[in-house]
Amino acid sequence: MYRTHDCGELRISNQGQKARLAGWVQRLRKLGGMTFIDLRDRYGITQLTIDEKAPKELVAIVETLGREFVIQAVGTVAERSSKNPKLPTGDIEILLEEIKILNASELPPFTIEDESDGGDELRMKYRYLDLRRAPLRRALELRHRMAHEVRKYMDSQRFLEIETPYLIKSTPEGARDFVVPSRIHTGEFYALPQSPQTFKQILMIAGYDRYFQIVRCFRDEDLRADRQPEFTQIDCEMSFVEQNDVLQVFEGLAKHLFKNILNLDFSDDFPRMSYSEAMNRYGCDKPDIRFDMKISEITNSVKGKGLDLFDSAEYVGAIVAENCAEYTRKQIDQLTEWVKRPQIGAKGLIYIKLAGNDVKSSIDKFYTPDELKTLATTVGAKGNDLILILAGTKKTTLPALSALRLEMGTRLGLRNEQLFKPLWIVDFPLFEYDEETQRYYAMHHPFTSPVAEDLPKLETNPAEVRANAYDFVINGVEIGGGSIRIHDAKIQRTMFKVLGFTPEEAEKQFGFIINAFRYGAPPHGGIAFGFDRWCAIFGGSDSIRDYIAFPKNNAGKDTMIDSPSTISKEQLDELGLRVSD
RNA sequence: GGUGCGGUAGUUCAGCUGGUUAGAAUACGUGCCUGUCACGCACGGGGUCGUGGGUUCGAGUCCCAUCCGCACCGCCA
Repeated sequence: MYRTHDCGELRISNQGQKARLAGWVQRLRKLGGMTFIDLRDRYGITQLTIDEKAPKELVAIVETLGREFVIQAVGTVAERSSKNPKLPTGDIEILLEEIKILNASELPPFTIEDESDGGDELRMKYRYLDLRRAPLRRALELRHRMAHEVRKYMDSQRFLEIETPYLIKSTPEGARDFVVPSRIHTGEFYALPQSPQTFKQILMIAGYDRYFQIVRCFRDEDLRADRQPEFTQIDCEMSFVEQNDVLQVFEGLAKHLFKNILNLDFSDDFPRMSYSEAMNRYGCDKPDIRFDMKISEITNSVKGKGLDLFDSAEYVGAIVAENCAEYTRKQIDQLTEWVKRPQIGAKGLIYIKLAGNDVKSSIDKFYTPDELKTLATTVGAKGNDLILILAGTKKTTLPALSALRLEMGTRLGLRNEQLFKPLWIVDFPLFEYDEETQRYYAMHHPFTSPVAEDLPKLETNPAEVRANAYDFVINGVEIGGGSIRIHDAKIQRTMFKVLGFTPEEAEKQFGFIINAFRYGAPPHGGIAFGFDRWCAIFGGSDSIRDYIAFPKNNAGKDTMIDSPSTISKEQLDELGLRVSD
């Protein structure tokens, strides 16, 4: 037997017991005649103690120890004469009687501490060492508990977890596919699923009326801090439901997780906001509603005073930063530079400071103090506020205002990590028009059903058709999204037509599901959640990488195993592939 | 595909307007130390300044190219 206890469990109540522990040497503290060893495993740290009265052989072995050696230790649990309140095991120590080096270790390239001295690059290359650190361990523990609670809740709601294949068929819509060459069928390819979308709908047709799966999905697009090429979804589908049924069930899931992971109670229903309200008042489809600072459109109130910036603008919008009237010229200049960065792309920033009766502005040559005060009041400013105004096209200015709003929220400390504000976004448009290719694209996916009352406009005015689609947002992060699907073959055909597919193309790409729809498809709908993101936001992090055991770096590489990599000529030949230069 | 920032000791970083022998902290090694827990003290080893080219009497520092990393834009139904 390697161990009788783990490194996190011994307490003062175990005093006098003999214990056998195994783990890694976290740290050695040699004080002349006395040596302390911090022994670490997944469960904690226990101090081993040896003094000069110990047998020579024992002292000799301790002399050879180094950081991250794997050892086994036997000794008696004793009360410490100086306790460490920072450790759960801090009241006791093990008086070493036997020690055995199970494996030596080379000196690690960075320190295995909560605050490691290693940079990102190095920690990725030596991921197995990074994963020994408590913050990473806690992240993976959180992920495990999340997955466990998801399965508990879904099971309680009579959902079946059913696996769907990873080697499937490439489809043209949406993200780029990862592709896998077929050896048996030279020149043909599987694609890895971007989501199990079509399979879960086919499961509905097969009568499995409540399906879910915690499933890996793949998208061959560029990475971000919150985007990996392979990521995990909680994928769900239900039959005989309308939008409200789906929202109810999965609001239940969210509340279950809030309660059982974070011990937070949400008695009220989550708010629901229409897509158009989100866009008009927050400038984006995933607003952070932990703070107010809504956007006000002031296009019509500012025109006609000779300020060309406003007169020529399609859209003028403002936000109010409360109690910021004392912002200095320097701070405002800094904000101006911030909005002018290419990522935001605003041409400039107009401000109005309202401090009591005093009003100051970068546009006071064009507007009287009274006009400015009226304007300030219209957008909701009170006594001591700073109004920030951007102007331009609606398409660029709203997102810029959204970014500015979030930046101000961050600067003013209004985005508390401990506070969680869940939100449903509903009534998305069904289509998005792409200027470049001059055609409509499904905003969600081509199986999303239109809102019934908008059906007549499907062919005549696609841009105005709303979808039976919904997103789930927490603190400005898109956590999930879904829709009620089309189960009527006629509407599905019209949908493909509007999307520019000929019946032949639709048949080739989606024939299998169109066929399935002919054999009694029930009304159905579902949702999918980004599991990695949900874990990250519950863990209080912006980056999902710490919540994935083996993530890829910014360029989609795994530097630990050095992938992607070339393959041998034999492998290429077998697959009938040739790499061009 | 694009923009910005970065690459100097094992590690994290400093290094001014180009100028003698490139520093700090930490890690590591040695010695001293019996209650430490970020132990302490002293001493020590440790560098192709990412790579290639250029400018210059002289380049870690300036210029060009290139590779790598991070963040973002595009992209992500």
